Amino acid sequence: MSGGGKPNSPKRTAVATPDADGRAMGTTERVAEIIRQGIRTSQFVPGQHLVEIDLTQRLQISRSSLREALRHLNGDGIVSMGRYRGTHICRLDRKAIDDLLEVLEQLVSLAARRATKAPLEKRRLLDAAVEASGKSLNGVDNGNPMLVRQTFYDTLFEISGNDELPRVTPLSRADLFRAQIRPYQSHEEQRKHAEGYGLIAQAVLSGDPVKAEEAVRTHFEATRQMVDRLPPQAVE
Amino acid sequence: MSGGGKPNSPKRTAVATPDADGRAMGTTERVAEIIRQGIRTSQFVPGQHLVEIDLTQRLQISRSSLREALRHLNGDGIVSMGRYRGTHICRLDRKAIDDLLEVLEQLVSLAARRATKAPLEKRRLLDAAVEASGKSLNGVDNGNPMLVRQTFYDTLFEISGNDELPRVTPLSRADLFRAQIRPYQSHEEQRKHAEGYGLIAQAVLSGDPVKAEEAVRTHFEATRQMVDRLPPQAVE
DNA sequence: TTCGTCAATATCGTCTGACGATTTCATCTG
DNA sequence: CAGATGAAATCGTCAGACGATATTGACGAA
Repeated sequence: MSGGGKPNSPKRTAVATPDADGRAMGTTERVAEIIRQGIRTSQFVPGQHLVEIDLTQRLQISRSSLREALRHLNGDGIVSMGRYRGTHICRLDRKAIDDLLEVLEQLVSLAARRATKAPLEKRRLLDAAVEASGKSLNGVDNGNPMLVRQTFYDTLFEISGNDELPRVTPLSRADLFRAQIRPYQSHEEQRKHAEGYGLIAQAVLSGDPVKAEEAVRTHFEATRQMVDRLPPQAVE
Repeated sequence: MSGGGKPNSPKRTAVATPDADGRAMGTTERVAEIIRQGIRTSQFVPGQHLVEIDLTQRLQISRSSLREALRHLNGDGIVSMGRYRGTHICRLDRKAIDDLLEVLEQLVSLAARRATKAPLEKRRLLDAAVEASGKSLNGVDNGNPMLVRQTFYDTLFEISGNDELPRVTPLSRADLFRAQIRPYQSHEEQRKHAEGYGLIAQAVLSGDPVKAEEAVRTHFEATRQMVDRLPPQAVE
């Protein structure tokens, strides 16, 4: 009764593939994560045009699923979808960066303040995570600054105990910002920035909310000054 | 029937329809906005199951477009899409509400602080908007509390001058929260709550950032106490 | 009667193919 | 060389299909 044509391709549809963490992921989530990761690893760069057909072939998915993923990223402000003009990885201008940092600072402050109230063993976890990542940065092994960031924020939000924070905080947009200014940053600057995470972690570990918030403010103030020293073409 | 036959339906695809504000809107945005509005007007209630076929027929759109819209709302935390279990309007439990209010308070504080630095005529705009909406609430005409909220926050973010704030602030989730507790709130409580917006607006108008932030904190503290007095079934 | 098992149904996730609309770009002409 | 023009590329939307899964209701056993 259904069409006489026989599909010769295996057509393995709707199969839940477990991800690295073992959790089942739909195609949409998986693709969105691939693109986010691609931004962190510079496989995609801000301003780049994402052609749908290309991606469907590269990722072996249908256009429907791809577009759902793109729509998701669009909601997060990672890509812009202009009518008939296609999907582009967002590029942030100076004002967008300033606004982003201000909001980030406010949310991370809250996270740090809350984190000081977490059980001691959890706070130690944060310090340990940063310490480990920071060590690998100085060593010869592949210490990825983007990975340090990710680990730090994931852990911080985790121990803050507020489930709304990770949903709301525009970390992916911050990844965009990082990717955009990366070519203009020296290793020394990156190292110094990573130290900031350590200082915040220690302040959180101390259990003093005022100190923790101060550490965050200092960190973002330094980031702002770094942005001010960036060449104009780095911020459009 | 279908072979060789001409489709007698107009098939008006990919036609940009201007919305109420005159801006061109894609189908996805339009549908997402319809659903958001439907939550504000109780046409959709928290916990409700959204059946895709139903919505495609009701809204006269294809399943692809609908799913893109749902994916967008999913990213905003408005609906949950469980594998094969379907799409549901989110229901917030007590902890989710606490977390949401804490994040909201932090972001609205920032907005209010910034707004005090806006030009006087803009600040007057905020006060006027709240005043007008508030009056209509006491009068006999249809003053919708949800509309007051929306106007207040839209204006506040607008004059705050930070473009990241409206993107990040989970106002739609707050709408969810409002819709969920609405059956358990008296008119008196709603009126008192709306007064809070007026106090914030006045504090912003005064130009004192400390006063503005205090007004916000007070408002949210009152909201939290209101939540505490809610019957358990209101917060799952 | 109540509870657990099993088949039927409803709904979902994904894929394929199609077509008009719009932008982009190379080509042509003055 | 600037502007007109036409073809190609890409997008937004739709329609239909099919396997996979959850839910429901019937049915028999305790």
